[in-house]
Amino acid sequence: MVAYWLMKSEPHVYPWEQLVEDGQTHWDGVRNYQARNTMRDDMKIGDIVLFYHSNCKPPHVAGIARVSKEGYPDHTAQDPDSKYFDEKASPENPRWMMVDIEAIQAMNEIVTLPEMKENPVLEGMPLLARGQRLSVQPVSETHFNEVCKMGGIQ
DNA sequence: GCCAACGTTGGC
DNA sequence: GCCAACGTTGGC
Repeated sequence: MVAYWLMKSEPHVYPWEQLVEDGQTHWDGVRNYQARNTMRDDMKIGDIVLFYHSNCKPPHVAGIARVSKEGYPDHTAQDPDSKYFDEKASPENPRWMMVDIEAIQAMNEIVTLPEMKENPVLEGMPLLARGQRLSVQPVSETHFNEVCKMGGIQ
């Protein structure tokens, strides 16, 4: 059973293009418990990820990726030089977790937030809920397929 | 355990 | 740059 997820990244921090160039990356820096729990408990190898660019104009889904490594400690929490350093993290209690993802395919056309809001098929999608801020969140198969369709792939 | 103050997210 | 929504912190 493949599950679908959406992960947010600000393009000036880590853009989709960088993931394509890197092929694969570790998703460090998540410092929200709900998002951490999702990565630690729920995301499995082979699960599919919508890669979403937030904090840009317009916000949009840029491509799809795949989980290539399941939850493990986010080492940046234990690195005093990292901006994601957390003094409460330790080898015994890493506190923050991450997964690895690999790029699969870019959208033929980016799927923008305004477009998604207008699409009735996407009604109920967590991303579109008022005030939601989760950087890692679930996506239903129906919603995933519709976003791909809007992006001109699959 | 409550809740006010504060910090962050992220669309607009 | 603004600000609404939400999460976290910490005093009590």
